[in-house]
Amino acid sequence: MKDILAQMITRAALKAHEQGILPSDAIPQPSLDEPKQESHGDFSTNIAMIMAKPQKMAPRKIAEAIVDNLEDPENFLVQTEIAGPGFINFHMRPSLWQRVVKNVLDKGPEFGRSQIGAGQKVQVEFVSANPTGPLHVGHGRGAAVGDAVASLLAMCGYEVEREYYINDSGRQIRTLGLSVWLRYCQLKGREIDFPTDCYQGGYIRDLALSIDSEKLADLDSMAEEDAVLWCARFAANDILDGIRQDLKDFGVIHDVWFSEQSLFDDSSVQKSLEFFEKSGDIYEKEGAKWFKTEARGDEKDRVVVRNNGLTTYFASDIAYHKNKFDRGFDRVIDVWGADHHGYIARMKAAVEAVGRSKEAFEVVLVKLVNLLRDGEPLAMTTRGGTFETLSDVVNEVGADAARFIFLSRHYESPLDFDLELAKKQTSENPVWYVQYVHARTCSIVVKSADFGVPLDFAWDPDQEILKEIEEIRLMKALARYPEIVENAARSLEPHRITFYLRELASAFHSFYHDHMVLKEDQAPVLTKARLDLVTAVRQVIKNGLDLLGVSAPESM
RNA sequence: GCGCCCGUAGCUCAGCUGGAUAGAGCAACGGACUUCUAAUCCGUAGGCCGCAGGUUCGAAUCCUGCCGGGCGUACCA
Repeated sequence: MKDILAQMITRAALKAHEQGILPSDAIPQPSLDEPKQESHGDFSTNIAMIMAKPQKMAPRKIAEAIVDNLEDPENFLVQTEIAGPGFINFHMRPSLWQRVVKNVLDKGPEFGRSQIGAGQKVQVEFVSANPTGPLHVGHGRGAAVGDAVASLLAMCGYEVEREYYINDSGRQIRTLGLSVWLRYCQLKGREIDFPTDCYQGGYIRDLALSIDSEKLADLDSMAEEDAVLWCARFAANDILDGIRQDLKDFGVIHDVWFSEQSLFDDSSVQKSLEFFEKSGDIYEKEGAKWFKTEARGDEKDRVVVRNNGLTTYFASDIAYHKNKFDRGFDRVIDVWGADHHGYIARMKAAVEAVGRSKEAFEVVLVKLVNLLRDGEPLAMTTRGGTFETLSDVVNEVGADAARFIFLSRHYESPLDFDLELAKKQTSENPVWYVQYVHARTCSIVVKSADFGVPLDFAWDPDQEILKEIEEIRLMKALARYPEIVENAARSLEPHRITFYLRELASAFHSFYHDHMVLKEDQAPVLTKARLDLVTAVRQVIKNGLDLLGVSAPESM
């Protein structure tokens, strides 16, 4: 509808120019807003104000020229007015909104799909927690955000792949093995001071215990170093299995699990180091090898090979991101915890060195989650081993509530997650509010099957049938959905869907409260039109919740 | 010190990349069930958009400088 209006405005402006009213032929693309105030019409444009300078005319004069030349053969407009400093407000024929109902029903799950991605390949890498311990709530937020961002992009015509990067190489894995090994030795009765730089969580002891009780390996007869390595592999696999299970329970599925170790095994890291040494991006200083990131916008150059010969994390990350682009992705999006934000500049520099633009690589930084219970903060230190795991939270409040709450804020603002509130089945808990709409609409649709009056006929959307203000507001909300999805995808901000769903839900509840759908003593055509409206609402709520990875229950 | 993020109603946050009288949820107060689910709805109240300048027809939004908070700043992972 906006497109049609924009065309009408452009045509009117050109006509005014031909008549000599507007001196310049520079007509910008009109942008149409939906005014906050309903009295300002359904749409408004600021084009007259924008044109004031190039046209050297007063905005209101320009607006007049445009309005006078508007052609509206199909009677889309019931009223057009010039307001304020030069806004043009358009009041649409109310029945026009009815078209959206048909449109939603025709498209079904596809309503909201667009092609702005034009088939570009994009990879979203998220969670990627080290397999040294179970996922905690912060990872959960990252999982919800990454998954929703991926879904949004897929809905907008991108070819999307979800990936998990497994940090299964290097020192922290060895530390993991050592931690398990030492706990194992303790279980065997040896007196050992457990080092503070080892993993303290209770799951380490559980792992050691299971090795012993299930006789998984004869560690006692191994050389200590072999035993540690064995423990490392065993523990990492076991923990990774747990992570996979946690994600599955949370409804998140990655297409690819990419191993860091594999980059060493196939010498990708080595090759990329050699490549950049040749290209001059890597140089030696003080016995270490440095990557020239400062010249590409970082604060300073970064070490990739330490003077002890070991590569840094950054070295494998360079190889990894080179690998991503080699796989043909046009865009690469990493979802990181906010504590890694110091890493962005060097990574962008590396991507540029690989020969891609910095814009092809984006980082979504997810801020931390403060876990609360009845308003009181819960301590989440790994050291004490008392942190709340994702699975604890999911078991307590359910995956739906957790995901919805994780997506209820911009990901860059810290999130307070109150476990008690998430469990409440009241209006304080937004996920219920939205899901309830779906349940209510389903209930109406089910009941309509037994309704006394036959409803299997079509109604003419050009006749004004749905004219109550609550109906119009509801239809306008439906019509907004595709653009919301598009903007959310463009800005990688799934919380916009969450906010939208609350608005749509609110519009529905108001409608529901004031108007019966299945009512005996009302014109069947109105009943049918309302039933279609309700069915369309159900569809859009479902589509939106799908994007967020939240279920849409048929009854509650 | 330097870099990034943030400062909007009592609380938690939106604000569509510059628009009209700044919004929503919760909390508070007052109403609404003979109705397809009251897990709902309607109304009231609540504001120097951190402060001060600048850019322009127009600023919560863009720029600069302060004030206040969070995070980062390893030859760690």
